[in-house]
Amino acid sequence: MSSPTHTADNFIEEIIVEDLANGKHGGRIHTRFPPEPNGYLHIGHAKAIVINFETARKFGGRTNLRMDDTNPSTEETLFVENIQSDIRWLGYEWEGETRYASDYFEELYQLALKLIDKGLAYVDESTAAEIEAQKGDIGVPGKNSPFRDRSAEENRDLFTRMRAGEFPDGSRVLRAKIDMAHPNLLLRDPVLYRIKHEAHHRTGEDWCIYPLYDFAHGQSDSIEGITHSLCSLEFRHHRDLYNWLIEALEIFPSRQIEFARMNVDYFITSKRKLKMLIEEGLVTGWDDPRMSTIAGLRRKGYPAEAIRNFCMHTGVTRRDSQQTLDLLEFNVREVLNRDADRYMAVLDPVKLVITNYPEDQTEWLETENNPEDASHGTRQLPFGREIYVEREDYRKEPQNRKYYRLAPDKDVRLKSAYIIHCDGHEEDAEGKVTQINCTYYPDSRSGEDTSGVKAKGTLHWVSASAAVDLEVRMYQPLFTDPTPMDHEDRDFIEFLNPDSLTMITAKGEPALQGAAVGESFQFLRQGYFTVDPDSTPARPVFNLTVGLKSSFRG
RNA sequence: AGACCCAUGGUGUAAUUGGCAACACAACAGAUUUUGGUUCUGUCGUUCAAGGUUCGAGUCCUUGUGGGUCUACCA
Repeated sequence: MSSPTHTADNFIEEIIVEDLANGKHGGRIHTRFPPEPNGYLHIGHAKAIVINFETARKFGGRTNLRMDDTNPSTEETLFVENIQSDIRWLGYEWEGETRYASDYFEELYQLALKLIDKGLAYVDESTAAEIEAQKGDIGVPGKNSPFRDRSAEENRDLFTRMRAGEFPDGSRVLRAKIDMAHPNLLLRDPVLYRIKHEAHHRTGEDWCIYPLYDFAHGQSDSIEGITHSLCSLEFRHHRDLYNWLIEALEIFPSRQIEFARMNVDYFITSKRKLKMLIEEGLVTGWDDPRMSTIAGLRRKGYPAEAIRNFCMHTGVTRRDSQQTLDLLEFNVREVLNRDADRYMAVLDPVKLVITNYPEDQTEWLETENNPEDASHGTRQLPFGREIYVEREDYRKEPQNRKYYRLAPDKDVRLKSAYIIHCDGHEEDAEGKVTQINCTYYPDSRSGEDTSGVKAKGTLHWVSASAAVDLEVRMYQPLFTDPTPMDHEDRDFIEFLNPDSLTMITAKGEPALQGAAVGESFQFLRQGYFTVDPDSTPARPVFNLTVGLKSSFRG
């Protein structure tokens, strides 16, 4: 193993490169991803996951997965399982077993005792309201609690009895003894432990006191020997407390580094708001393809690789960022263009009859599965006298000379089949086209075209007799505003997009019927689609992942 | 009100740590194309402002301006 000199791609890596150069922690790099198991992971978590795992990987380090489960009221094992599978789906495997902050409850308790013995923590009998009042205000110093100067012995006794369950919820807390006039409000004697007579999803009834974030997170980092504890910017103020506790407790000095969390246009990532969307029935669940959750994006057909690339391409900074959907979709198309096989499906079908083609004849035509990759091979397509084409591909009268789709007297190529000449259409009383009539050039067959006819346009089509019905769910962003949360005067719910989901029945080529759940395809000239879990062989269901780019005007 | 953080093209990130501002996305134009997709080529910028240090500042200093975070027994 050589020790390559890595170049730093962002400010976190700069710190690491410097630490490595200084031989800090013997060159060991250890990060962690610490979700609270009270909801599903979303695109913002994906960013944090990618940063933690990729940073460690780059420097030959490791990454732990730790459930930050210090609040028994909100956490569930169900979420733990989903978090694990989402991370694995994204393509990452953590070091060893999944860790839990709750595994350290006894150790944390001992650390609290140590703090008490050092005279740096005290049991406070003030009410929550009183503690809030003592806190002071921004720019206004707080006041000491009347219980602040108890002896270490008394505090130890009280804290031990808190643990033993002698006191009711809310009657007492353990507080760090720091400085009630500190400019950082978090250091004004923060609460470290609270009493909660509640069962925990892992420790059951073992505990009735639970540590708060500030007395669990950093300590868990130290216990696990985390060298670089990467978190989002809103924890900046907690770093002062994080470091104060490291010094007071004399524990392994993990270093907290904050980066800006990522926002993406048209997505919201507030767990509470996401939960509300589900409870109100505005989406179908955590994995609704319109959700910002990993589960939702997966169901929508976003490849893990695309999400990873997106997270890496957007960089790591200390500056609030609002990413465009364009960039996310670019990354999705980039992967799918390379990997997805091309199939034909007509989303808004209209019948087209090739009047000079023999009735009852079916011809099998060869077509390539993926023009980007010949190794994907070819398949056979049934072709016949009656086919479906896209209603949008026909114009009664073309509006400009750059139009090269179907219109009376126009020639177009049917993908992998023949060139046809359009003779006209039939319509109903309202003027709606009910059938398009064409003739074909028998010597223009794809691959052996000797017709000499030039057709500028190429259309996708499906044999009418062989077509299968597909339920296709067309998605648009859930909101009509890119930042629905950023309106002080309006609730984000007002920006819900009424057209975020449209169900249509499309006509697909028969091979689509056997597609497996999760498999992605390009529906030629339309976009990328993936098979939804609701799909059955009798009723295939596809989700629109993302449309193809198009420079077509008109 | 105090403390802390941030400021580069329409968007997001770079700039060998003071040395002629780069990459990607988007947009626009053109070439190729049996997907109006893909691919390829081209076009679009003096770094929030004002001072200062310096031969030289996006980078350092000062003062502003604008934005963000913080007063849960949540994480």
